[in-house]
Amino acid sequence: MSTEVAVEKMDGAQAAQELAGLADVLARANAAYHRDDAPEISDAEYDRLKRRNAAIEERFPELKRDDSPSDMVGAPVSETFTKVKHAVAMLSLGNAFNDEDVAEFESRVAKYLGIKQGIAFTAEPKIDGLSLSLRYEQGVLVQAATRGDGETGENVTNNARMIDDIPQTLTGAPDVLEVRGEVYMSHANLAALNAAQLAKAAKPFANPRNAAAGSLRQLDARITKARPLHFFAYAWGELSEPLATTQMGAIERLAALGFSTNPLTGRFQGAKALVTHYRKIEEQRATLGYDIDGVVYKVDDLELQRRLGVRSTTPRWAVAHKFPAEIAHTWVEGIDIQVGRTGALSPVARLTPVTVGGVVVSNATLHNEDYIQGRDSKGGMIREGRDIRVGDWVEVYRAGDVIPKVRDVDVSKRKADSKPYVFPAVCPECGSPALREEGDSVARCTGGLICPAQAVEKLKHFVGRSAFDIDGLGKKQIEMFFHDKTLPIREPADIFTLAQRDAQQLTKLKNRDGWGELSAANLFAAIEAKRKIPLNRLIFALGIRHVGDSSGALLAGHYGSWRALVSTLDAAKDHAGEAWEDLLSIDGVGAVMAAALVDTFHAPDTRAAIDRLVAELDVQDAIANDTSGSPVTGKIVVFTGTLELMTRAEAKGRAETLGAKVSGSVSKKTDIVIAGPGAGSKAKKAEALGVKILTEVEWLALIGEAR
DNA sequence: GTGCCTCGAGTTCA
DNA sequence: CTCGAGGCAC
Repeated sequence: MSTEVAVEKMDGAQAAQELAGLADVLARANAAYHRDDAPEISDAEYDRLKRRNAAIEERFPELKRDDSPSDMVGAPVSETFTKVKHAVAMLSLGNAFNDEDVAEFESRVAKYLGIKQGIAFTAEPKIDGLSLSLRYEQGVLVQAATRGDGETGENVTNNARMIDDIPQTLTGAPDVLEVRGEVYMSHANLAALNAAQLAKAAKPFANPRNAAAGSLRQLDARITKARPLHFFAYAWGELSEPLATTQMGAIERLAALGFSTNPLTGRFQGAKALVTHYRKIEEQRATLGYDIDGVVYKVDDLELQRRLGVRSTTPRWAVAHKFPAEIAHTWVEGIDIQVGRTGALSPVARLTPVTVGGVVVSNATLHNEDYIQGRDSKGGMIREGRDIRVGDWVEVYRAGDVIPKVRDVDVSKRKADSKPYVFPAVCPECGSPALREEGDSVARCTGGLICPAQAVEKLKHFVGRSAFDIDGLGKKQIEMFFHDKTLPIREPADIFTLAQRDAQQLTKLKNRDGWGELSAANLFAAIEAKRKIPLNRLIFALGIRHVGDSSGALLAGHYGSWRALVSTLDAAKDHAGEAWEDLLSIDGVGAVMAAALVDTFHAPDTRAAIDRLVAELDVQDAIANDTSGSPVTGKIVVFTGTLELMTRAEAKGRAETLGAKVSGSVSKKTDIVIAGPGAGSKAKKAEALGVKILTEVEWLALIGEAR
């Protein structure tokens, strides 16, 4: 952010100069946004610059340029897409990489359901595009949303209306119908689009998926219209009535309603038949005319799908059998060591840039010492027994088509004087010894906060999105302030004394290069706004090993206040006693996490830094759930057998929010046992002890969730 | 003791 | 996204 002169105080020369600069910046940002689908600046910044441009033009109308950003067509108009929360989450799929994984998938399903082999599955090509959820109410398309993170996506309704394959109205559809599928661009259409791009001297799209994503996420729907996109329907979200009783039946119903469905979708018995179909699709891959990256298998019977249920992000009843990843070959130019927040030393290969699957890759993680030496604990996707050296010619691929990895080394191209890479015994950043503990897969710097790399990474974590999330204080600024001589941020507490310290300086932040009155004031205000911090965020922000986002929430929920948490950790000093047991009693907290917490609070330097920080803050207690009205408050309940209407995690979560304590074993303290089919010894024991036993349905009725 | 499942930590590129 | 590993159910 440059030092900005208030518009009212500008002279003509300044105005003309700034207008030129703005025209340039905004034009480039616009091009990046539209052509590459890769914004260079944030939308907020874009809007701000555009408003400033307009303000200057208003005061100096005669200076308005011919290429004024105000007149740009198709510029992202204020705001981005609105967010849409999916009524039913859009899940991702588990992966299978070989025939064996597919066989395992089948036996997992069979075992879970308690039935023999011979389950029917559907198989269909996995289109390489982007997922879209279309909501129809009374047969009318009312909303289209991208997948986003699965929970919340972006509203792209206007753009989706431009796609011919997507019907605007349906006849004979359920009142509420969410159709899910994939938007993609055919090879032919991509070629035509790229020819047009080149004619305009614009950058061509690297692959159909980028082109489809870029075309759909246009704020100007007219651009989407000009880009020929297609849509295959293959799934659904919220429904007011079932589409069919089988996956295949549902697909046929969607086709009957007017959606395109993939012609290579079929129904098969057992893993062997699935793999045969996979090979058939693989043979046709090059001639399909659109990109696919595998084949998706789904349990055909929808009743079985429901029984199998979902894990946190993937269903148990489906899997994606991926085609082998695209590979490329390149040189290892060097191996660098990065030091993470927990002190972990991770080696990174610096590669001669090479294109893998449409993306230029120049770095690849090497994980740890074992990986470099050709020892991989799991085997899996890695060559055996071949070490990686600087100067080696290697095979790289992108795991999950995203993360670059080194898979193999061509030893024959190795020079005679090549030497094995020696993993450092000391931290390259601070010189402290690097130790690898028994059973740990990585070596860690022992320098703690003495190590500048660890200190700065911890600070970056502290201001991260799930932690303090301070506007205008990101990784770059942290890096800058960490090394700053006059106004340093060396530990979290320093952030909250920044404004005060700045006021005492002769050269204030606002007078520095790259800063202005406004930007400095904004930063201080953003920091001030986060003094008030929810307990769970504070716990997470401390960056204690093994304590992440969800554990932070867990601890906050259990202890309620900072004071209660600290007194427990203080009392649990010896890893024993009542306080220690209390920590372990929390579901999800084990000895490892408890020890990490207690030890962090008893390390004198760390504790002092934490106390300095908390003295600056206004910590918000966790809001305890009001469970007084719940019929099961304080009751100890046990779930046993197969739950058919909800997952175990869901059942547990619901019970806990209603104030019940979920236990794993039945004792005379148990109040209720909820027994599903297949319940064995626990139900018997409950009976013997005279504990109340409910079916799943009765339980749901009790907590007022009858379905 | 084994086998899920979830979480934490580290990672790339646009 | 992937891996390892902690935590828990069986």
